Amino acid sequence: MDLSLSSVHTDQLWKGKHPQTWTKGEVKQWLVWCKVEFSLDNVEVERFSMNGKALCILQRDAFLHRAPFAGDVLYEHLQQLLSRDGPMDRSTPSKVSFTSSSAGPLYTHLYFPTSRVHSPLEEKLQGPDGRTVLPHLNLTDYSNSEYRKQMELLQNADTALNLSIPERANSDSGNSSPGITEEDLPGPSTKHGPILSSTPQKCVPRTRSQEQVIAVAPKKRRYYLYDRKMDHFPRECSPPHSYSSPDRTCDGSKSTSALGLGGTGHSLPQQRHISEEVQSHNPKPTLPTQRKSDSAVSCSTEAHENDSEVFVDSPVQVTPVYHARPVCPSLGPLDSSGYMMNSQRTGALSSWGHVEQYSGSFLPEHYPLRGQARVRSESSSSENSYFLRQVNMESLRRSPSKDVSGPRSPACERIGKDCRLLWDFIIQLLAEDTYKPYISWEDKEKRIFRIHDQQKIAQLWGQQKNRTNMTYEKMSRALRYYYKMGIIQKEQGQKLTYRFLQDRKDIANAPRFSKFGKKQAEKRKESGRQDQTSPQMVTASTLSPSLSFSQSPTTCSSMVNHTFSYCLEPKNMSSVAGSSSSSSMLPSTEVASVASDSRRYIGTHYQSDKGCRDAEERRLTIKKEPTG
DNA sequence: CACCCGGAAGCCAC
DNA sequence: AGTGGCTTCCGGGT
Repeated sequence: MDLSLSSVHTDQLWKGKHPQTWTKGEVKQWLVWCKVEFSLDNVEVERFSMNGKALCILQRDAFLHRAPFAGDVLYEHLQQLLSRDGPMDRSTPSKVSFTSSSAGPLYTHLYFPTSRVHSPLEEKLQGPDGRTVLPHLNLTDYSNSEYRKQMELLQNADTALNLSIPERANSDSGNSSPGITEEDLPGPSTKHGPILSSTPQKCVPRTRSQEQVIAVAPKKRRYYLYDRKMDHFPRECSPPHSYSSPDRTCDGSKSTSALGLGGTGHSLPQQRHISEEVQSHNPKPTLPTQRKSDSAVSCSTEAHENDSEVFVDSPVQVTPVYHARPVCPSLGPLDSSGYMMNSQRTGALSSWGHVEQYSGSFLPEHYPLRGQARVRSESSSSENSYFLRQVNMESLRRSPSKDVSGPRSPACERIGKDCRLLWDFIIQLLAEDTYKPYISWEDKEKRIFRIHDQQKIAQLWGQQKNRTNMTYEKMSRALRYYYKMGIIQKEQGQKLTYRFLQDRKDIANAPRFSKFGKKQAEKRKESGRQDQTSPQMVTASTLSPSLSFSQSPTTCSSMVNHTFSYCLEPKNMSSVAGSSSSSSMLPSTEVASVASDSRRYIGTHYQSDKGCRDAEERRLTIKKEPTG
């Protein structure tokens, strides 16, 4: 019996034909067959809605894109079929969409610096000179008319923008990609790839023969950068269901659909740039709901539709590629290794992109690019809360058990770990020799530390919190809030010098920071209200810098001899109350005297303090108690 | 000019 | 919805 004949049922017509001649339906049949044959679960057949010719053009990446967990198998099988059937008119592969000289193929490229390319797949993509040449994402079955239509739109857009249409790349097969090299990336690009700079990059589309690039500066705390290579408009690019679209940001909060690039259909200005520089030159009207002063580049929906700070130079389509970068690493020369190591493994896989069109021909779609790496926030987890980690799905697929986020430098690991609070962050920086050039102990005994490079520290903090526009000024504001909380105080007269008023344990045990402390505080609140009879109110910030009430009695022998002990009893904070450690044990006279030294605090601390809604609660009360 | 201060309002995660 | 911990400005001081 002729198996080949018997197998050619209506649902297996593809078997007798060269893949390039498959119809759309036969492609579908092949996919279904593969699903069954290879037990592939995650193949969405509709995502391969194309004919055989288009299918054969797809590269492995495109397969992986469409079927993240099965793309390899499909691709390999197709290659087998192709090699079995031999080449079929390979010389004219552009029948589908590449023949029009007036409308050359458009490719989407992911750019990643060579140093970041490490996956086996990507290594294959390195050119002989070491430059990374990543293939186009996919090419779908454009009908010529539609393709021309899109090209016209593109050309119009480019004309309007004075941008050149990407020239047809290479006509030999139509699917070879123009090499994108590191130099093509705008903005500061290091050997580790484009890095976030504290100053958003100016993002002006460049005129290039083969691609244009738009870098999008940080928008709020979501996306740092994306590049655009307006080479290609893959039409079929909806995301695999297993991945969320960039519509949701790394931490799950919503962003403007595709970073404000579309979705609403509102027309965009011809050119929008997102750099602060541009912003400053073209100040936008402040919306009533808009924080008047947020210069941060914002991309969340709630951050004002009209204020979408994703800037698109084309009213037609864009194909941005997001480069989410890890937060903690790339702290500078000292710890850039963390980023590098991280990126090395995520490399090209750690991006996504999407296709948008404002004029309505295309529905806004998002598709994670090859690897579908997405930025995810681990904020829900206690660890690495503020680290964005990129998931290398390629690696996941190959070795699911591996931590594909890649190793981080020890410093980053430690500092990133459960380090969401500024004081903790600072303590951890201080604990790292790595950061000594930036911040170090001035007097460790007294817990006096000095910031040597405030910009760097602010940058680190910004990275930690994923706030791209962090400055020392802002960070210091946060530090100043600690004054009231009795965590930190300024060393008077010494620039950039602060002092921790409590040790880490005490701070951490503070009711506001620990569950235990909170419970304790609640207990006290319930049981001890009546004890608060006219306590001598002294704010922590009235304490002189010269006073050391930072140590708990258990560790501070110098305090033992005091005639009186004082129980810091904040309603809301701290160590003292929580642990009954009475961190501050100061005679009231001393308190009073030093209070008078605190020029500003006395004058300001008791004023209305409307800004801090709980300032009153944060006041530290020192209650005089006789020692027994 | 650099650093510092605290008010005010808002954001965001929990 | 409330809260904590900022972040982002700001006007002002040293």
